[in-house]
Amino acid sequence: MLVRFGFVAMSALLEQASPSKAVTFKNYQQLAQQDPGAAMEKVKRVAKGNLFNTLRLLRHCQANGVKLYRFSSKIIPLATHPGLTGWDYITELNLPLQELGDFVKHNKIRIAFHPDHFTLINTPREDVFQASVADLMHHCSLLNAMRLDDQAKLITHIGGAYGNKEFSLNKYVENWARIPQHIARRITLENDDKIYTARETLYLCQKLKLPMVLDIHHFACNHEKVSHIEDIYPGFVATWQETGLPPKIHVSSPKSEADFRAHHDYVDANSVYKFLMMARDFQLDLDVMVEAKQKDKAMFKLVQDLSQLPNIMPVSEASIKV
DNA sequence: ACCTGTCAAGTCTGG
DNA sequence: CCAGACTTGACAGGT
Repeated sequence: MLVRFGFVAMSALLEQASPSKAVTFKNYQQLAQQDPGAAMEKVKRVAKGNLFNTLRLLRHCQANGVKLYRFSSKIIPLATHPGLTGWDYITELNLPLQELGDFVKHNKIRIAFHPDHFTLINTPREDVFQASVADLMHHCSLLNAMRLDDQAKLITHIGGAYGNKEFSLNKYVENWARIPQHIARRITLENDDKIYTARETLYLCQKLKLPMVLDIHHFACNHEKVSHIEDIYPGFVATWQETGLPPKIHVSSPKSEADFRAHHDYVDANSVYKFLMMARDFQLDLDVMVEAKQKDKAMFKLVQDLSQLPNIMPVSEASIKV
């Protein structure tokens, strides 16, 4: 089976290529006080820089055989901030957005966004829910402007427990019905490291017919005593069946025993290897997102480390056959 | 050039 | 019930 690897947002190898440069609202306000035009110009300049660097990062991916990439959610500074109403960044930035989309499509790169964890579909608060829908809408609008189809996904977590997980899982289902269709078609659910386990995430994915992203580090942090990843795996891969996409997992390693949930600079190849040997029985292609501090550098190292192990054949700098 | 505190957003925890 | 932690890259303001 073919296993492809990718990385998140920034590169540790490409210099001066941040796709997440920011303008803080505080700074925006300070500038706007003196010259409102200049404040807006700064936001636009930073947004254009982020889009330009994202294109550089995609070229870097293409040059190195990387077919999986996650856009930075901070690509447009202050995009959904209530203090900047009426900024039509989709129209304004249409050209660079289309350029990104063209590059992605031409090179068949699998793209995703991971909206921040302020985006909470199962919140009991209506204002938080509305802000979350606006944020999801924002991410969708960017993908639409790039003319990327529903295979470009938004990866989200289930949300908070709010003191009662069962109630809050039901709240998710209830609120799910209020998510606009064109957004819903892009959403995938990922198990988290503290609250919702892989088993609970799979339950919700099956119920709502959503693809599931399986994070194996989160699984190690947070799972039922009796739960094994090999029991989750068949159900997890089945959630991707109708999408035309390979199932996707996230990998990372604990920073330390004491700080187990935090991400290490690199990924321990043995833990990924163990998983791949289990997955091998299913003979299904797999996409692996590396979430490590050293970003693409950690991803290339992981592929190299795996290639030393039995039953692994390197295919490119960023993919292997198992 | 480098260091420290701060940043739009929500939720959970520990006191 | 409220302050602080959580997490992250990057800015702002200081030396």
